Amino acid sequence: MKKGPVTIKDLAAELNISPSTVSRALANNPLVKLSTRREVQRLAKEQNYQPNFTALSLKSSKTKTLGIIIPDIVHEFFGLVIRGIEDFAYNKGYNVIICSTHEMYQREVMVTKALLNGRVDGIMACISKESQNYDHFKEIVSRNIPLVFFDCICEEIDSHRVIIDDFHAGGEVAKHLIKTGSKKPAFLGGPKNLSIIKDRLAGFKSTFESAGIVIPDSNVIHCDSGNFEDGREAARNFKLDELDSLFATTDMLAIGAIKTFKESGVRIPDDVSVIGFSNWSVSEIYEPALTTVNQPGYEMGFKSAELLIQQIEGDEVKPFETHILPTSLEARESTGSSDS
Amino acid sequence: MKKGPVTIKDLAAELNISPSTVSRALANNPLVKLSTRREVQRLAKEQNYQPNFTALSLKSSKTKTLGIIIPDIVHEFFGLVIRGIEDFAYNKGYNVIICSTHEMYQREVMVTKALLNGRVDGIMACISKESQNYDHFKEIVSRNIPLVFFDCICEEIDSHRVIIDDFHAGGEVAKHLIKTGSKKPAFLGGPKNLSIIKDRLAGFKSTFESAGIVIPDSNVIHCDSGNFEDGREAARNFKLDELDSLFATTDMLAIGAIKTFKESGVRIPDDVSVIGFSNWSVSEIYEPALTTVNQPGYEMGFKSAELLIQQIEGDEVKPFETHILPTSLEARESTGSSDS
DNA sequence: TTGAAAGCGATACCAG
DNA sequence: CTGGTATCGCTTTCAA
Repeated sequence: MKKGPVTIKDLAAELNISPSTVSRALANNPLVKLSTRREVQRLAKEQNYQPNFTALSLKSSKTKTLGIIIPDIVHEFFGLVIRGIEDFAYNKGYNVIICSTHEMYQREVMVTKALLNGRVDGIMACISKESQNYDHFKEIVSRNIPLVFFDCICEEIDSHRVIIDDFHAGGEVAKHLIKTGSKKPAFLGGPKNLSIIKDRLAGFKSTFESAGIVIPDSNVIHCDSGNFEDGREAARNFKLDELDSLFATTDMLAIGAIKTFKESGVRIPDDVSVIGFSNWSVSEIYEPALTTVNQPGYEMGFKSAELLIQQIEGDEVKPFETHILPTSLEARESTGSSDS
Repeated sequence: MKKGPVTIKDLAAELNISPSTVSRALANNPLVKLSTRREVQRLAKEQNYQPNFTALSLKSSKTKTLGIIIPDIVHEFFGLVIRGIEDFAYNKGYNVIICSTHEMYQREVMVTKALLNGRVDGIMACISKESQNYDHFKEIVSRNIPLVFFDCICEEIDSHRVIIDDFHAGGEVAKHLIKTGSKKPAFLGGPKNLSIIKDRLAGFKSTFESAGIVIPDSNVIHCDSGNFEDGREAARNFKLDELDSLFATTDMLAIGAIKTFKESGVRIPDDVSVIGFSNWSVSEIYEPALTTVNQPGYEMGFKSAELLIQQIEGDEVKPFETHILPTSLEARESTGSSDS
């Protein structure tokens, strides 16, 4: 009695033929006599033979596995990204290893190193808030492992990129607020150094400026994170008579700010209009329903996986591509425009 | 010039010694002369040598990878479970492959089969709503691949299990409602066939019965899923004068129901007290803040990973263990008891 | 203290 | 049509 899973050798021994023939028969190679083929296939099914994945990988130097480096799994947007990646990858026969960085640089370096030992055929990454040094990502490139950045990309590294146009999205937010009559806009954002935040702010400001409205620095506040509590705290620092609208760079920041505003007797949207970002499900459920920018997480993941697998499997070297996905504004009650 | 990553052979050739010695030197084996060891290690670092993961796996028949079969990634509870699993697994040097079933039986079977080829050392699974047949899971067991179920377990299969006591949790909910004066309780749950739903209902009913209150069937409604829209729809089927409290088996169902109630002029908690389940972050943010049952997702994942890795690495066979994690009721505004 | 060789499971080339 | 053999990268006896 042999232990462990049944191998090609086992089948060969059972049928008194060579492993080579078994291998060919399983591949349905027409060189093998039909009767032998059938016999082998029958036995394989009967014995529940499964080709050993590791052996195949070693032979082919392909693991059919992709790595995802992502700040946080418990995050609706990233969850959607992963779902998009999975859907595309699965279809192409790839598995996916997810590595969360918890927005920590140290952890990002660790997981990146851990993925560098040939366990994956390619990597998709969204850099963490904390990261300022990108040597670990450069090492991925120098090892010729295909790499695609999505959402928070690394400017210094030449690679495929899948992003949204944050500058443009910020501008769309501004346009909507201008349309609904805002004269004293304010901005509440995540970390100052993040390019996605900088771009949203820049687009927001510049569109207001085109309309003759300059946003004073006192109406621009940044916080470390982008969660509810941060929004609640930070909103206390606005002078309530100096703003009539607020653009927050996450839905949770927006809702936190609304909470604070409500506590001070400010009515939403009558006194202050509020717009969030990402269109999390909570924004639809919250009261007032939150106007927000729809950020296509699923599509972002799907496209990233497509570009990555194309780069892995492609013969010729294609030039790197920056794929910009469209965003759209979801007008709801918090800007008094649920009907527009 | 050689292509591809540097191997032990490359190092050996470079130093004019044998691959065996290099291998030993890298393992810091004291049999190797110290100077050689140092020399090898220096060169390895210089050339950025990384042991080939696949080769190691093939040799050791260990992939140091765990599989997770989970209904949905974009789900706060499951996100927390995964985070718990990752944290424990990472510490023990394991990676994690996540397979989402999207609550579909077909997909569950697919991903399970895909994990059966020796790609993972063990599997953790939460069965999907749809599954009634468990042959695919039985195959995991019959192949001697360690398997741990969490949250939604399979009764038919003997294995480690990590769950909460749903019956008890349902009872605690009832106790809280009794304390706050409910005489006409109602129940809104996910699919009838799910044991976690059945148990919550049973505990809920039985505790009310002990208090002399029998819940009429007309006050028990099940829906297919557990999301906001379902809650909103289903709540329309309650007769508003026949209930003064509602226990919903997810926070989203609860909030959907509250929405419907509000639209009919029902005041929460004055006319109807509402309790959800899971303690998602939205329950704290929503107005009124939702009373709910805290479901320890992180701990569940952490413990599952611990049991699984213990089973993988353990020499002696340990008896299977059912680990029951404690839940706790978070009293908030929706039962008029944010202070208790 | 080091090297040669076998073997993990599967594939593919070269003979026959 | 089928079998033997080398190979993927690494570890680990066994010999020297």
